[in-house]
Amino acid sequence: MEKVERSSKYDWFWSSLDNYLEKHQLKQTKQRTQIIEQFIRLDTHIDAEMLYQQFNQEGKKVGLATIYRTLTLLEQAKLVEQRSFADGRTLYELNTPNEHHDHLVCIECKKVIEFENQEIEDLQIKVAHNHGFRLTDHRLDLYGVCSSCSSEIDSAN
Amino acid sequence: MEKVERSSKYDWFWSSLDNYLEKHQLKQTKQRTQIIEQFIRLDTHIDAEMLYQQFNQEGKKVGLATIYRTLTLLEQAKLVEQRSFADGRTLYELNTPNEHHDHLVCIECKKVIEFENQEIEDLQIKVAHNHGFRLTDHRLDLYGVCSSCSSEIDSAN
DNA sequence: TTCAATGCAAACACTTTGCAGTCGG
DNA sequence: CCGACTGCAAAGTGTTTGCATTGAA
Repeated sequence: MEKVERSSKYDWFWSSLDNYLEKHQLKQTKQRTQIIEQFIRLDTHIDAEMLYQQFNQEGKKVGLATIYRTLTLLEQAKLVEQRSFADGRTLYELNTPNEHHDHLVCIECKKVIEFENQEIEDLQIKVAHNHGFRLTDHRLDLYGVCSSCSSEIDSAN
Repeated sequence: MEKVERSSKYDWFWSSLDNYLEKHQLKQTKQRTQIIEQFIRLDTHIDAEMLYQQFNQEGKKVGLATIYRTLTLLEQAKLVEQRSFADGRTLYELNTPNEHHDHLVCIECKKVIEFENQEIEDLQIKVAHNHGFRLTDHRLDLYGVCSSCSSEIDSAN
């Protein structure tokens, strides 16, 4: 296989990948490495089309189908997570293990703050349990106006 | 226009609709009334296809395109709300004013249960406040396996 | 050498749009 | 009557799949 550079910064990620591939008798490929590198480099919520464009710009040829297949694979390997917003396409983000966070989004400046709150998590489990559910996952997004945006709004009046 | 029965139980809904239509110089039609009736009757999260099937079964002919257009209209009128969960299609639900609820989704059978939990809401406000945010809205989806699906899984083993 | 992975194009599922005919106000 | 509404089919999106070829182990 043609050698492709791997960011050592994300060793844990590469070794989980190797692990997953081996366990499932799958193969390392240039494309898979490149897609993951792209994830690490861009470090945001990404969709298949964005990756495709990015590769085009860099003169790398990776088929869209391969991108979709790789994203599915990475999701099954729990290396990325689906985070689809309400507009058609499916976004993915790197999955940071043992570190669940929710999002607090400023509706003015779009700034996103990540937070954790164990009390809320516990209540969620309780609610699910009360309805006979075994909770596997959740998504909590808070929308509001951050302090700097609210002072701007105030001074505008 | 052919007369179509309107559930009086949802008077507030029909009058908001009339209001919206008048304000925007739009027309009342049999199809719009029927779609809303369906919403009221089924009282769940609904997508365009479900409505279409339902009309077919009842021998009513309403085009899919009309359904999509009407859903968009109702959303703009704030009479229904988009609530897409993580699979392809877009679901809508009746928008009950002053009554926020969150969702508990079974990842096996896709069943959706609505719940309210004031403790969680209060904690959300607190979290937002701690980060200097004024909270305006939120979205909380819990994903898990419901009791009937977990017993099926158990008995399959 | 073998079988998984890739690229392409065709197939798909869901949604939107153009248009001619219909119907509400 | 006028302009909005509808149904249909055609066009769009975003995503998946079948198949011949390539390539990792």
